[in-house]
Amino acid sequence: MNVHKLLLKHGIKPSLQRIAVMNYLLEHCTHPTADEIYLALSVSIPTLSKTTIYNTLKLFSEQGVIQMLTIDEKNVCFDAGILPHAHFLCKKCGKIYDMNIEEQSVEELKKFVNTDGYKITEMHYYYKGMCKNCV
Amino acid sequence: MNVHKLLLKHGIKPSLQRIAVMNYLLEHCTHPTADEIYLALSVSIPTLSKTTIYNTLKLFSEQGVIQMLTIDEKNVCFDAGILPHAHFLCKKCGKIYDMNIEEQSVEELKKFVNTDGYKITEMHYYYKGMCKNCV
DNA sequence: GTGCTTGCAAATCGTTTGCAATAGC
DNA sequence: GCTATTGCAAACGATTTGCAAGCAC
Repeated sequence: MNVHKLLLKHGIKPSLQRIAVMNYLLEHCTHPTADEIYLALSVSIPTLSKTTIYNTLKLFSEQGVIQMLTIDEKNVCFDAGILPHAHFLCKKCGKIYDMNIEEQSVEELKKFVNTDGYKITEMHYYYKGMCKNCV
Repeated sequence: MNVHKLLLKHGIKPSLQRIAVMNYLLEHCTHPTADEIYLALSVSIPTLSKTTIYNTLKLFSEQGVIQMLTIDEKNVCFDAGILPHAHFLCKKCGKIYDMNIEEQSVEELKKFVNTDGYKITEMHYYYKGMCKNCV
């Protein structure tokens, strides 16, 4: 599916800037921060403002097109991945890795927690420690 | 176990301020922010500085006595609970709830994720949505 | 032309830093 | 007295806000 249609499907008017941000997130699964996205895109869109990046990311996460990751206390970062997966933060190098979760396991995972009466819209699984390169 | 000994066990010199912070965390399982702890303790310790709160919380989490929760993008908050448990953030009222996880389930949970080569020191399970009062 | 989107500049606020005063062994 | 701890004031930096200009239908 192209980005244009993806945004429309979520009720988001696909402006030049919004398409660029969404494209960037889909092509760079590196959990970028608002600043990283801004720096990368301002090369091709010189008039781009950081405010627009913040507006856009806020809109996207409100509409559920992307997820806001708050694993790192320094910076909020963003993730356009649709499939559920866990994240691992290396305390030494600061890199965030994706870790696959078997799709059928997600339902299993829910069973471990008593969710009675709560309406759950997002699940986040975070691990912290040392990555392969830093051990 | 008293707080004095708990701190010593983790190699932390138990100063008046550190004991006060640890006591506060143990008695208030409300996931307070640095600011909330500061405001609460500065009543009885008028000379207390926010820097000391930050120093203390950083030291505690480095030594593994408390956990830093980054579930809320606005504020880092803290948790002295030792038993593993999941957290739930209500997007409407902003409250963070504890959710029990059966202790034996924690090992089970790990099986769902491929952790080869990673040295995991912390696990965080976060849910977001609407709480009972806000639905 | 109306309403949404953009983007600049300034403000905000949680957190960190530099450094001098203080306390504890 | 030496070392670690405390705490003030200033700096920092990510994010938000106010508002004016621009764009789209």
